[in-house]
Amino acid sequence: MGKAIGIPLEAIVVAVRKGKGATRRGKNGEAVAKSIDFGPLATWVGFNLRMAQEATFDAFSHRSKAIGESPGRFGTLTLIACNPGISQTELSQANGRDKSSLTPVVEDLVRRGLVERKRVDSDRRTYRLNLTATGKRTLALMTRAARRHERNLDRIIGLRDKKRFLDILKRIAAEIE
Amino acid sequence: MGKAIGIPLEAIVVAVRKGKGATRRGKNGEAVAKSIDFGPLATWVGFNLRMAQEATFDAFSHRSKAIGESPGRFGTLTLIACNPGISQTELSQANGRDKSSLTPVVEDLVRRGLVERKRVDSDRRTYRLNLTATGKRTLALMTRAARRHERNLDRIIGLRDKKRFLDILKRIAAEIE
DNA sequence: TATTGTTATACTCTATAACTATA
DNA sequence: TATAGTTATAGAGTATAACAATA
Repeated sequence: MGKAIGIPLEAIVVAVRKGKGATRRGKNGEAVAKSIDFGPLATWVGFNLRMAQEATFDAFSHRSKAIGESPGRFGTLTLIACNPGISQTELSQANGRDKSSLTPVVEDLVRRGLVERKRVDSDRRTYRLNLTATGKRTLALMTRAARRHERNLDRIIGLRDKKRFLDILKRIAAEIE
Repeated sequence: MGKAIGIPLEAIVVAVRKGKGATRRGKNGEAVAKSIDFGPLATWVGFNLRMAQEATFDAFSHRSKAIGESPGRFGTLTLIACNPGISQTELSQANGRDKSSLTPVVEDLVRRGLVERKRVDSDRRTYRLNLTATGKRTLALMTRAARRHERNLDRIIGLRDKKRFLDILKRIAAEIE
C-alpha cells in the first residue's frame, strides 16, 4: 500500500475535539449544536486508532513547525543519524517509499546544509549520507521536542498501562492483515 | 492542522513488516539483511501509534479496494447514512475538512449513483444528501468488511485488554496537545 | 452582510516509467 | 543486464480565495 494519504474519516473526532461540530441557529439566533451521529464508527478500534494517531501527529507536527521542520524530516534525519553512510536507496527502503520519492527530500536537506552526500569510490553510482553539524543540532532540537511529546503521552496513558499499550500497538503493526 | 498527509516516518515498521528491508549481497551472492537501526523511534508511543495505524489502515484499504471503494468513501457514506438529509457544509464540518474539499467527493458519489442531492425549499442555497438504494447496498458491503476487520483486531488485542485499550485511544484523541 | 456550494489554483507526499551513469 | 539516483509526470486529498446565488 504505502499510499498514506489523508482520509476524511480521521477528522471526525478531531473536529469534535476542537469543538468544530456543525452548528445551527436556534429561534433566537443562539448557537445550537447540531449533533452528528457517528454511528458504528465511534465504537470501532480502527477508527479510534486513527483518531488517536491523527491527534498525536497534529500535536507533534505543531512542535516540529516551531523548530522549522516537518515530522517527516525528523524521521529521515533520525535514520541517517542512526545509520551513518546509508545510501539513498537503503534509506528509501527502510522508509517503505520508492527511491524517487526521496530525491527531493534529500535535495532539500543538502541544500539547507543538514545532510552531506559523498560519492562512494568503490561504486560511483552510490552516495553515502551523513548529518552535518547543523543537521545534528537540528535533530537534537527535534529529539527534545519528541521527548516532551512523549512525556505528554505518558501522562495520558499512565505508567501502569504503558507497557501493555505499547505491546498491543506493536502486535497490531506486526500481525494485522 | 488537518493536513493529514503521509509522512515517511510511518513506513519504517511497515517496511519491516513486509520484509522490504534493505538487503545486501554476501560473498556468494546470497541475500544478507542490512539491519537498519531505528534508534529511539522504536521505543516511542507516537511512533508505534503511527505504525499500528498505518498497518491497520492499509489492511482496511485493501478490503475496501476489493469492493471498489476507498476508506474515505466509507466514512462519507456512513455519515450520510447516520444523518439523513445532512448538508454538504455540515458534512464537511463533521469531517473537519473545508467545504470545498467535499465538492468533488459528493460529485463523484452522485455521479456513481450512491448519493442523491435535493434542493431545500426553505433555503435554496442548501442541498440535502441521502443514500440511494445503491449507496445503501455499497455501505452494507463496506460495513461487513469493516466488521471482519474489527474481528481481526479483536483477536490481536485480546478481549481482556480491549476496553482499556480503547479507553486509552479515546483519551489520547481527546487530551493530547 | 452572511452563508451555501463551486471554481480556480496550489501544495504535500506519493508512485510509475523512462532515463543516465555506472557496474 | 542490473543497479543508483534523477527526471518527468500524474494522482489523491487537502487548503485558500474569490465568486454566484440566495438569505
